[in-house]
Formats: sequence, C-alpha cells, structure tokens
Amino acid sequence: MNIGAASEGSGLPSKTIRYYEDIGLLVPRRAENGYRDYTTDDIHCLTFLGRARKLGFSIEECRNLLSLYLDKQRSSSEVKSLALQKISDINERLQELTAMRDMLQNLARECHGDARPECPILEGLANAALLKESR
Amino acid sequence: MNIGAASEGSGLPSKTIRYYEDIGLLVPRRAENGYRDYTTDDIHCLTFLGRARKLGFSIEECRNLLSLYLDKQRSSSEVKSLALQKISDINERLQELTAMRDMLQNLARECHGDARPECPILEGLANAALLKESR
DNA sequence: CCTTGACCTTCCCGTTGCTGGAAGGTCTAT
DNA sequence: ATAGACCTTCCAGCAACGGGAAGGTCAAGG
Repeated sequence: MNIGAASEGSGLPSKTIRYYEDIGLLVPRRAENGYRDYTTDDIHCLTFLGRARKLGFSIEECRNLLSLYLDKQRSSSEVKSLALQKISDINERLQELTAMRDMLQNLARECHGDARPECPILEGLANAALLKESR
Repeated sequence: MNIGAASEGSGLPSKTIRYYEDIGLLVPRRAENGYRDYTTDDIHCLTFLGRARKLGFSIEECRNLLSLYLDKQRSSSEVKSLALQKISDINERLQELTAMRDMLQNLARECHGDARPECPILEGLANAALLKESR
C-alpha cells in the first residue's frame, strides 16, 4: 500500500507518516520502485499512534506504548502506569490553565472596555498587586 | 543597567531578554563597551511582558499588548477584546484537555493493572469503538 | 508512443519560544 | 598579572510536524 492509501487508512497526513519513519517510529518496507509499502498491520499501528497522540501522549510515550502494544507478553500494569501518569500531567495542566483564565477574567471584569484609556488589564499586568487577587 | 541586573529586576532569564531584543520586542540602548543598558522603564516593560506571557499571551499578542501599554491614548476596549479572546482560547483548550483526561480515565478504570497482558487501554487505542464511550 | 496529471521521492527551511554551549571581549578585585 | 564574573555574538537544538521545491514513477487517454 502506498503512502497515500496509508494516509487515507490511518487518518494521518503523509507528512506525518514520513516523519514517523524518520524518527524510527514506524519504518515500512520499500517496494522495488523505492515507494514506501505499508501492510495492514502498519496501518493499524499508524491508527494506534494517531489515537495515542490525540490523547496527549508525546512521541516518546507513543514509541513506548507502541512497543507495549506489539509485545504480547507485556503486563497491563506497565501501560496503566503510563496512563495514570498522563492523567496527572493533564490535571496539572488543567489547573494551570484554569488559574490563567480566572486571572484574566478578574482583570477583564474590572475593565470598562470603552473608548477611555484607563485599563485595569494593563494596570494589572504592570502591577503585581493587582494580579494577586482582585476579587 | 547591565543585562544581569535587568534579569534580576524583571525575573526573566538573560537569554530570554536577549531573545526579546532579537525579535524586536524590547531593544535597549548600548553602553560604550557594547553592553546592553537597560533603563528602569525597560525593566517595567520586561516585567510586564513576563506577566503577560505567564497569562498565556503569545509573543505577538505581547507585542500588541506592550504597544497598547505604552500608548497612553489607547482605548480600554482594545485591550479587553484581546483578553476576552484569550479567555475563550483557554476555555477551548480546557475542554480538549478535559475530554482527553476523561477518555484516559475511562480506559484506565477498566484496566486491572496487573501482570497479565490483557490491557483495555491498548485495546482502546487499537479499537475506535472502545474509545467512544466505554461508560 | 507521448503526454498529462496524480502520485511518489528526498531535501531543506520555517514554525514557537526559548535554552545551552562555545569562543572570545570586558571589568573588578586581589 | 591573573582570576572570576560578567558580557558579547553565533550556532545548534528541542517538539512535531507543515510547506514547498526539484525531480522520479505510474496509469490513462489521445
């Protein structure tokens, strides 16, 4: 199967698939004419990788997950600990983003948003004290 | 004031401050010996930039905010609309992250996490149907 | 048989926002 | 005079690709 069909089948752009080969994540065989030739197993792996990426796993984590996926002897605990770690990473990121948003909301709420130059948002950015709470 | 003191005063690494000069965000005057020379106003700007970055504004948005900050004629509505846009960006990202986390939690909950090879997490990544709901 | 257009190949640059390091100049204190 | 703590520039690299150029290949149609 050529890379176009592999792209179609996995939902990943050709560029991404070539990149995954560059970094040794999934290296297909080559046809006589030099074209990449993907098996249906390869497509499954690519699809697997796409899903894992969408769930927020980094490339290196995906490499790890893929080798676990292909290793029929692996223990489920190895995979679960990766997943739990990722969940806690995401929770941390969620907290950070929520804190940012709340801060911005506090500043925006104080701002008239009219033609006058007084702007509590800029003042907040210029003055740490205003950023602290402003509740 | 040398870059070291500017770093101290603004809380930004020297490398970052030089980078901001490279991209024309804040260009200080130079002393006779070629060293960068920061004024206290420059330090305020750097501090302002650092805060805006922490709140999730991109460099280009910061460039915009800084010029608004320095323009005493600006209207507060310009700033507010930037802030509101950023808030809605963050909310979108929050939703994505929450969806990822919930998916992972669904998968992890089904996984024994023991020495056996059966792993619903990997199966979920391999099989779209399992990713859908699995509630 | 030739051409057209859709594929495919490699290669290199750009993105975002820095961070690290090397090679060298300057300043201050001993 | 020399050490060390600064400072300078430039070069390279991170993640995870995307865009685009220059060129090879293949299948269909005239």
